[in-house]
Amino acid sequence: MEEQNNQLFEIIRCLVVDVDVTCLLITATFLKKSKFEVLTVKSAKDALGVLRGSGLSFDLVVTEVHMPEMNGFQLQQEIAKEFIIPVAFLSADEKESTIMKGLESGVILFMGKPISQNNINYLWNYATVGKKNHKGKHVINQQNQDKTNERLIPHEVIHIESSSSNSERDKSVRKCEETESEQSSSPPSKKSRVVWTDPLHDKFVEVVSKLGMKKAHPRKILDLMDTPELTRIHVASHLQVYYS
DNA sequence: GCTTTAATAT
DNA sequence: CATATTAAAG
Repeated sequence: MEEQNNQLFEIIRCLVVDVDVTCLLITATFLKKSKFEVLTVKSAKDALGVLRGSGLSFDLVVTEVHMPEMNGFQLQQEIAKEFIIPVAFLSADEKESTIMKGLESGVILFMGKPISQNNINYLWNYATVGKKNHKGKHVINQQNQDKTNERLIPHEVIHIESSSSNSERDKSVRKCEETESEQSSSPPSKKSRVVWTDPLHDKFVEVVSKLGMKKAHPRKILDLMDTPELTRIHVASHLQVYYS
């Protein structure tokens, strides 16, 4: 008896996060057709709630980037801190800046809406691999649909052209990709500087204006922002640059 | 001391 | 240029 059936009994459970119910439905439907088990939530907060309290283990999170309260970036950050679950972005805007930010924060894939078969394949592969890494088996279910992924994410170095009159040497900017987990790979080397992304800056502005320019001091701003990655120094630095 | 902030450095 | 770091005040 040969086991022609290479279909594993793995259930790839996927959590889809989006404020737009229509998008949720479309995405969920698509994923379900591709044999994902899908659960949908309409906010990052709900997503975290499900991850933490549902008792279910998820193999993948697909989230929209732009969301009220907590956006995709923040959600990804939170997830990375507590779980080892790959996060993919699914967003209407495919601005390079957005994509870059996502990749830098460890997002596995950036997809444009609507979700497509290409993306599905990638997701499936990623989730499957991620799941099997606990076992020793090397069985990857490949539903090969070889389309050249034009939108595949480059692991390229971010190079910003600086047109200085000074002749600079080659700067080899190595970008270290780190999968945030409890792995004792390189915790001490967290030498990254804070990037004031648009969502982050928005929150900053929001808090500052809520406090009023009079009382908008770094300490209070920091507290109200409730963003663990930030320190008072960061806020202070940003504050004095943003408000002259 | 701890926080803010101007100035300076990367 | 955007952030970080320093150091002087408050």
